[in-house]
Amino acid sequence: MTDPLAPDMFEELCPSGLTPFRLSEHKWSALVLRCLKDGPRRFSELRIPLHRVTPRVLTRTLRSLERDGLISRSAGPGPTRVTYALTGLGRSILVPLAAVCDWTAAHFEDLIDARERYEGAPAVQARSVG
Amino acid sequence: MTDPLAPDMFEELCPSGLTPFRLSEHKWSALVLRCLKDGPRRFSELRIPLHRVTPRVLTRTLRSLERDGLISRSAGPGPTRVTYALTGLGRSILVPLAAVCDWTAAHFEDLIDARERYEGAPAVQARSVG
DNA sequence: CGGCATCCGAAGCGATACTG
DNA sequence: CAGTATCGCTTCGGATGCCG
Repeated sequence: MTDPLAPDMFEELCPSGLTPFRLSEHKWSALVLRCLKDGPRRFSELRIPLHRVTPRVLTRTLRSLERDGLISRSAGPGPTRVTYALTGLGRSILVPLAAVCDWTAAHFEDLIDARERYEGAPAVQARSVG
Repeated sequence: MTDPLAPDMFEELCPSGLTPFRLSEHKWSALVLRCLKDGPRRFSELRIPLHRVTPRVLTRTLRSLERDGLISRSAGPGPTRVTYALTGLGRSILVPLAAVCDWTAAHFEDLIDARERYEGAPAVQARSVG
């Protein structure tokens, strides 16, 4: 029907052994990045839009983003002066991220409809048309 | 420093209670979608670029994509005639997906460098600059 | 305020083995 | 060929509690 799959199909998405593409391992990473688009934010401030996510989860998400160079952590004097901000790299990912978000918004109804249709569909074993 | 975070920041990425944005729950979803861009593929054919992923994992990935209306499953007569193909919805997501893939390719070195720098950096407790 | 320690349950990945 | 069944392992997410 079509040409065989190219052997480099894997490298295309997972260059040099990077984890296969998922945008992120962490549930909240994309949202955190978007929350930082207007400037630095504090730890407790970031918890709000994340539905009061527990500190443990937010900490691990932030460490992961920091490890990949997408955000930076700044701790000033005093206990209330820790802020997180986008790096240049982190800012650059907002563009493709927005493309995916726009897609989700545009096709949201389609996704919901597909799920509802799938729930009411016959099971896998009975789906053969042969 | 900046305006308070908008309360609808969550809805922006996770409309109506959808799982917080991760592009997919499944590790291989994005790669499967791209493997189907040139036409329908068979089950065993899809396993190749996924590093010989086990059938169980591939099955769940395909069911998930089918549930969301991104791919369709066709079973013809005979045991070797099951194919998977992109739906119109699935084809439409290739565009924003490509944007993210291009970003990864363009900033791959930055990501690797950041991780290496992070590994050699002092631990969290010692990173205060105050 | 900005975390960390501990515990728990759920989910995903992967290997092995088996089936129509 | 295209899956399913079972298992073990790891990771994530969330709750609770404590600390400087």
